Amino acid sequence: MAAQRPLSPRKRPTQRRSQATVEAILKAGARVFARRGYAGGTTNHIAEVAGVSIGTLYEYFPNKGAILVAIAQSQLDRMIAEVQHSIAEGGVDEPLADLLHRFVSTMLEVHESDPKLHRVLFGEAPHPSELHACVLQMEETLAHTIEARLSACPEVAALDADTAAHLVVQTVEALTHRFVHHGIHDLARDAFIDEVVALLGSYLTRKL
Amino acid sequence: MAAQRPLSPRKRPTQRRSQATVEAILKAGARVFARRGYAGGTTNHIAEVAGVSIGTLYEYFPNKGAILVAIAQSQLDRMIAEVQHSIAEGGVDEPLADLLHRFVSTMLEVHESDPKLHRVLFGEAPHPSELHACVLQMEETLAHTIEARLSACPEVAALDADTAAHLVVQTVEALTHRFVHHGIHDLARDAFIDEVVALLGSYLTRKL
Amino acid sequence: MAAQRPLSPRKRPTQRRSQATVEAILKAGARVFARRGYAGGTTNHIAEVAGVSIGTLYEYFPNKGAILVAIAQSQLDRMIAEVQHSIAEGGVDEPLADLLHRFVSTMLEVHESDPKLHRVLFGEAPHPSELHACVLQMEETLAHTIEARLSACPEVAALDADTAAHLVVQTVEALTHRFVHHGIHDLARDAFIDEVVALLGSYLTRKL
Amino acid sequence: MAAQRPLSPRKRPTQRRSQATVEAILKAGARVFARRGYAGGTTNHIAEVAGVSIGTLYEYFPNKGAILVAIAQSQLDRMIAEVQHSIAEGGVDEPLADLLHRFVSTMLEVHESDPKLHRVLFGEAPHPSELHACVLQMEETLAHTIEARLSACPEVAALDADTAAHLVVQTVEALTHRFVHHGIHDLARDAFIDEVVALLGSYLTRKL
DNA sequence: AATGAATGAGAGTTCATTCAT
DNA sequence: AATGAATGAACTCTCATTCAT
Repeated sequence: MAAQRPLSPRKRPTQRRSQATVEAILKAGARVFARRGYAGGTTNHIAEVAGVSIGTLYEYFPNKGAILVAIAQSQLDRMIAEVQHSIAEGGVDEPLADLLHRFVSTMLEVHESDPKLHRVLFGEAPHPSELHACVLQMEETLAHTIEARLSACPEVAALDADTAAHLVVQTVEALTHRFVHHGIHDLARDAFIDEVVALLGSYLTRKL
Repeated sequence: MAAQRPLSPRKRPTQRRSQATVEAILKAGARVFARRGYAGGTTNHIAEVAGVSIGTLYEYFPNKGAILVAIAQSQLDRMIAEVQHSIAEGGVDEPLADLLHRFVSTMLEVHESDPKLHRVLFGEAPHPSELHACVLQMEETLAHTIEARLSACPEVAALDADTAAHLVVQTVEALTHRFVHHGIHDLARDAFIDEVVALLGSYLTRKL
Repeated sequence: MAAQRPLSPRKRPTQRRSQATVEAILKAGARVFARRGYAGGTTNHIAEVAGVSIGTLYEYFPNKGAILVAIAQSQLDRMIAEVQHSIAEGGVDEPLADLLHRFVSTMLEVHESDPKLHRVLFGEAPHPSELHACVLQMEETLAHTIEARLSACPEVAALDADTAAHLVVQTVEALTHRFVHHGIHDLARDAFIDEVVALLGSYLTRKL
Repeated sequence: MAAQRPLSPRKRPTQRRSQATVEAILKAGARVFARRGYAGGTTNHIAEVAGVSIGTLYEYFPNKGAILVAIAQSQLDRMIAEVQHSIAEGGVDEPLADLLHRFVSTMLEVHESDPKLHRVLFGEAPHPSELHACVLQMEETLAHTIEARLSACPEVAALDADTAAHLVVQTVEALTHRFVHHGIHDLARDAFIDEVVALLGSYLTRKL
């Protein structure tokens, strides 16, 4: 195990060339980790794929974990952005089912965009604890977004909107992850979405 | 990365002594993996904790992965047994909520019994594909059990009982796992169970 | 910089084969360090010279520093033994000059036995702090030995025998080291010994 | 190990700015080497502390060793200057003990001025051979100075003044170095000086 | 005169696995 | 049935140095 070091990038790449280098490394890292897993993906391999010397890689990232964290962070940012964008799309008086459908679909799309990488980033362990914190924070952000939207929905009758929102996010996160990686029963993609929408819809609109 | 090899134990430990040796190794493996993760747990360390030489360990297990699989298998077997036992407990005319409550509680207990080990076995990757298959099969078994019980429940109105059962199992699996490892919102244990029961209950009894 | 680890050997080599292996490693280490210095001598090189795989080397020594310390320890032990033996040789009523002569000669011989190695062990830095402690302790031991002998010498008139003994040891240590490594003036070996004997003799027998 | 290259500075810094740059590098080098040793002090770190880019550093020094040598040279020059100044202070008919006392004190002061740096410069190895030569030459210079002064001293009765002077210098060098770095016995500073003075005084004034 | 991004050989170390005993 | 000494490929990471700008 390497000594604990800050996992934030070492240098701020100020020059144009450095910018490109950093991006090449991250892109290469994503590919290498996706293909071979975190433990199996070596820094030398990443450097090679990035077309950069190993020394250069370590110029910008203090260690292997920092590369992973940087990749994960950008994935999470993208995830949040897409979900927020997707949720904002519908009108205010849109039926709950449509809203949920869009939410689940978007989450599914995000997971599908690079399943292997996703599995490594969020399914593997052990990981730098930074990564874990990022994920938790993402879920928190998503829960807030969802809660705000649900509270504007007349159909929804939750005693504790906060808790409900968190449960919804966790459930969607977990089920889409599983669906993408090993399927659920023999459910087709659309059927899966419908089923999850039914699960969440009946929960959120249940008689108390 | 080791070459692919059969992951089943090498010898059938027919004799008493061998039995004990194998068990010692599995127990040691569980402890070591729980404490240090899969990658961090070395076979030499396992052998040492088991009070056995490294040579003996390889006499019974062809490689590191096989130890993990064996440990996982026994955990999964226990899981299935406990759930089946727990589900069988209630009477036939028992309310759905009570049944679900018992199911969720049992799953939670199983996850709580050794969270660290559980995380390594079912949260970490990469793992021998055998392990993955075992987990899928366990979920299948659980789904069957649940389905059988639900079909006897008058409240339940599912179009596709099979799919519903799978979704229920997946959801409970995923949510209890998450709850044990990093909590969900700030939900207390009991509140968590109630919430999951509500989620599943409203889904299973929804008006179609 | 490697993380701090115990520098004592890892395994007690109980079997005959291991004994030989450890000795081969120490011998190879002595040669390699002597030839290339501590920093320049690599563990891989030592293993190669020892005719042993790098893994085997690390089976017995937790890191490079431990090899150095082990080599140094044995050198120091030899040093102490030779000096004690040499000092014990003379009769009780032996003239001081003869005693000193033997002491200086012996120290010189020890330093001459493998000057390059000696320089690395006791002239280089930075070194594991263990090594420093060993050297200090050796000097302490030598000082005690010398003091005991000097106190039996009627010619010696020291106010503080303890201090005098330490100064004598330090001086001989330092001057022989320097003489061996870059000579002092153009002094021939014998002349050097005589001069040091004169230095110490006049000091120990001075009128107070 | 770097290829052997000339260790003298690359450019003559004729301009003011260059002067300042060189001095900044030397000062930074002194600090960095003192703090982290020679091997542990990196050229990048030195450049950073000097507030200069690594490229600029290599504009003035062909390699790491050259920086060390330059630092050492200036220390040695200072050493010689201080000793010469100190020796010249006393009157011609001053007692030998006073002269020696001043000499030892001055050497001690010089060693004490920056012990860490001193240890790195003159205690560590391996070093560029240039450095070794510088040290030898310094000792030669010091020996000449001492010899000249001693030959004017009626108390001194050395057969070979040259040799005696060298031995004196070597002894003082070695003992003050040791005293500063790990003490000698439990001798206080003053007591140490007195003892060394006694050692040298009795040697220089001994009956032949 | 100065920069700093890039280099890459090579360092120390680990650990799953083998096989002679 | 059991041992444990030995293996060595492969890992992460460092740092003196270069050279295009």
